[in-house]
Amino acid sequence: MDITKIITPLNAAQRAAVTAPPGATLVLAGAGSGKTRVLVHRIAWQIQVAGLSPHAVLAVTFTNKAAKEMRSRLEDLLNLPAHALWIGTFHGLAHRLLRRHAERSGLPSTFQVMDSADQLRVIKRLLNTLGLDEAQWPAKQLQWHINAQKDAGVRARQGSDGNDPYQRQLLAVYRAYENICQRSGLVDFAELLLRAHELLRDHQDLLDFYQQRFQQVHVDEFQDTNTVQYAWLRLLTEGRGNLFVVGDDDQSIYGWRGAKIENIHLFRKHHPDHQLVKLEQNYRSTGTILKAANAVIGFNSGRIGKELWTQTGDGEAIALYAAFNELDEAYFVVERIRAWVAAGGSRSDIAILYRSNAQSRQFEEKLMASHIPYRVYGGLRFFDRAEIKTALAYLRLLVNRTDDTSFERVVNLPTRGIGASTLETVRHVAREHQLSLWAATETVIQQTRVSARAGQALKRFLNLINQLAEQARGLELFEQVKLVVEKSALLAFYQQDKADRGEEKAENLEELVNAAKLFDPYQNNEESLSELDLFLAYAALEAGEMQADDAADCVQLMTLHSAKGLEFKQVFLVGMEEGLFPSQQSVDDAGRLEEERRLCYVGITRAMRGLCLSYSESRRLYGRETHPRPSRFLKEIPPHLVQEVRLRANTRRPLPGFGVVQSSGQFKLGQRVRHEKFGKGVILQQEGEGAQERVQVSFQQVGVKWLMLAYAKLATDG
DNA sequence: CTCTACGAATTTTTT
DNA sequence: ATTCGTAGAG
Repeated sequence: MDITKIITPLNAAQRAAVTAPPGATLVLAGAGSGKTRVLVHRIAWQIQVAGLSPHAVLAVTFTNKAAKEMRSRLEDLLNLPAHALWIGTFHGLAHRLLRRHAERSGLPSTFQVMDSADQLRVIKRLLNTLGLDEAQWPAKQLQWHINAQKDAGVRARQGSDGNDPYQRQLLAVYRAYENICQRSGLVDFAELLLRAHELLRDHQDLLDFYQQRFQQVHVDEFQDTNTVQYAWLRLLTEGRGNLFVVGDDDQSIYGWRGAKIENIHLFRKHHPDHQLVKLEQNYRSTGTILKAANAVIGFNSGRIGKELWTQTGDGEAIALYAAFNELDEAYFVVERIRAWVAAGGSRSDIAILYRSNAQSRQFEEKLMASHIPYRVYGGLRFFDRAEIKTALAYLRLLVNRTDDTSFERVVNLPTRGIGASTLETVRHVAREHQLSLWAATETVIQQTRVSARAGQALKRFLNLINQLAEQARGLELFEQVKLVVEKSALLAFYQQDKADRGEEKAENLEELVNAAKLFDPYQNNEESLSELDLFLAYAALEAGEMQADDAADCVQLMTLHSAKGLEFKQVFLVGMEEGLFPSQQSVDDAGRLEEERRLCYVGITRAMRGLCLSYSESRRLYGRETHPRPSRFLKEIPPHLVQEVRLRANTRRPLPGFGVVQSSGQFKLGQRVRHEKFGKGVILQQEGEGAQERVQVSFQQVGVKWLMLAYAKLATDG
């Protein structure tokens, strides 16, 4: 019983959390306050001091990365392998439950997990089948709607049409989508969660079993849970409140995808006796950075309330740079990076954070030109690449012939003379007789409903899949993958394809074989499943884990969202402009604006020592020149914490008439104005000179208008 | 079936 | 600007 090892490294608040009594506990963990440490030490405490069996521990995270880190830190601390513990993501654990109890959850044992791209394809195909116009019923929107319903725990049969034709149609699509998935044995991400919830809800014996088994349930990033996830947690801990949750209401940035910050408040309501522990001592950032973060987040309402502090000193001031345009901004950032590296700093300590991915390019170009290695996060993941998905579709078809999505994907790739009209016949037969595309193809061949030539092609395809399945039997996983990649002629197809980076794609296919070789099914211990099943689930659920070449010393580029949970010595928070950050779509809605502000808080608190903010007075966006105002968040930082940076006057002056519009002096961009007829407004754009000078004004009452300055009686306001 | 052309959209992202 | 998807021609 090595209690000291568990307790000694903790501060008082952390210790209170780790040693809290077994009931419901809410740990409000500020950024950089040792959240993961508390979680890990809590579990270790339960096992080594409270005598809990490792078997009885459940720990749930959102990302595979977090799950992995928790497991490995736990192994370090306990000094033993942590197989026995159920540590995983919501989706991973749900998947595990559904596999174990496939029949009882109403799924075929061969069911496959779809990622969101697969899901979108299913919906698009469905729209075709239903004869709905894609322009009027955008597949993306329907996908969003269906997922939102599922995240909220609503099934199609529970939905109400409200006697509204639009709602009725949505409902019909949702219902049809459920049918298709059920028939094809396909499960999307939201479905994993919803079904896992229903499984426990509807089977008392299973619920009893798992309630009995999981004596302590731990949840990371609780503020990000959605309705179904919380409902599932409540089921598991019903009546006992053996739920230890860690979260931060100020870092809730996923409301737009169903996360319910309210779950924190519900938790407190549902568990009146809960322990509340606030972790406010920060071990990451300087005092200055924390003061800025506290000030900004203080503008939000309805917070539980928390103030970060540190024992470390104030450190250097926050730098602020006003760029002329986005190129100048990138130039400035790269100069600072160069100086940092020249002073002996390492590149991997630097992050450039932005609101949207589109902003990365300018920085990439300047970094490239300066020969500074960098890495952009959030690009296309390995398992998301088209050629990889195609190869996986072949594999899924081997496992499950009713997988229509995979069927559609590979039936004519590489091209084997199965054209659109042939496929239409197959789809028609499938619809008519409620068959899978595979079964429908067999029927079509039998009844010779297509030309002899097409029939032959179809027959060849069915034979190919059957033969592959036959030959794959008994082979090692990587040999199976290799077999499929080669015999499907996919590899040769891409090797021949000179035009579309075919060579690269062929290499990726070989890389897939390699990934299969390295795949360790033991890590995903689920005895009853074949290695191939596990590999396919891994590809769908853990696609992110492939890109782990962080060995090189690179500057890190990523969105604010992907920066959550990370820290860097030097952070550049760029594009601090109204309309960009906060994003245009959020400014009209108080709730969404607060989420943007939390995002800003997340960004600021990523910085350990240095924080540099920048905005641009002019920016090319969607091919148009815009003149945004500085972000409101900049004004929310106390000025005495900020040091505005000015480059030497002669270095980066823009040429007259180039980039920056000359101002008449009286009206600047962003200037608040008043018009006697239109009321109050803000200047958005300006062009022309002298008598021709006109300005674009956004009026509160009447919207955006162009006005000739010579005629319009505009007065400055405020 | 493949290639070109035109039009529309365009935060954030994990699973 | 750029990307992406569809429609129409070759």
